[in-house]
Amino acid sequence: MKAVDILTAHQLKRTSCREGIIKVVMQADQALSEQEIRDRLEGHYDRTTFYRSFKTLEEHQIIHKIVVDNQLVKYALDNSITHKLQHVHFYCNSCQSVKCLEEVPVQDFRLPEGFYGTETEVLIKGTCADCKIS
Amino acid sequence: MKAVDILTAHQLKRTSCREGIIKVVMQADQALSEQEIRDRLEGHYDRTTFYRSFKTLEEHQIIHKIVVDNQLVKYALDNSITHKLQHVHFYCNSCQSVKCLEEVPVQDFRLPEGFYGTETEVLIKGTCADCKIS
DNA sequence: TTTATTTTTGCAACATCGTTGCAAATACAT
DNA sequence: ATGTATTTGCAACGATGTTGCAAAAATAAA
Repeated sequence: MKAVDILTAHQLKRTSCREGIIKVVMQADQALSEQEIRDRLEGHYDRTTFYRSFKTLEEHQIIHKIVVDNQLVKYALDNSITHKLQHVHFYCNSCQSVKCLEEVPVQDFRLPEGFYGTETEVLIKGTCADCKIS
Repeated sequence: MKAVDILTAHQLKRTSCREGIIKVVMQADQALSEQEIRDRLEGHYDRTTFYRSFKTLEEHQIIHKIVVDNQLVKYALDNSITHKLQHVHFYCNSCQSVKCLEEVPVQDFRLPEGFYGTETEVLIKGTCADCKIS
């Protein structure tokens, strides 16, 4: 699926900033920070435009945000685009990368009486395969 | 266990700010925001002092921080104090409360080859028992 | 293709969260 | 009581994200 098609499917105007962000995020094999996305883009965009684009893309569930320790913010393509299930996020303490572990499903937690969960976020921290000492 | 004892056990100086924060967090049945903690405290403290106190108490694993959507920050007593296992955090979309579900253990996720996890954070969003329509 | 309408962009200003340097105040060991 | 190390409060700063508004761009209509 092409970036433009995703935009039109969501009835969003085709702007180079939005299109660029989607392209970059689609190509990445891991979640990217605002700066990393900016570096991979062609043109230059104002910070405001960036944030607004992210917000719009998030609202339309085209990308999703992953936050580590309330500080590091990364973005990745959303499940609804990749057709994957709810998954686990992995943060590597060594290389600071964030990866979506699509193959690791999130269990159904049995909650106490009266609690009803609709969404579950799982972030595992440790050492990723690339940083493993072999 | 008293707040003062916790401080001395960690070889931390007994300051009214630290002692107050611990007392407040111990009494709470749910995680509290910076503002909520401030409101429950006797004296007034500078924002800087607050952040430094939180940081110190976190570093010594006396309290832990829970972050929802990279925006809402709440604090709760740490497991090492309550002698409880790693647990699930629950955010209520209705009353915006954050509760530590001590009775819900975090499963061991089976990670892909090469990944080693050391810490797992689970945040479930939904409706809490207090907001349940009964 | 040109025109009209709606949405998006860039800029400036602002709000919030959290940190740092430093002098004054406090804790606590002697 | 006194001295030393730590902590506090203040001011300034940095990073992240938002808002209002005029100019620019995208799309629909003529």
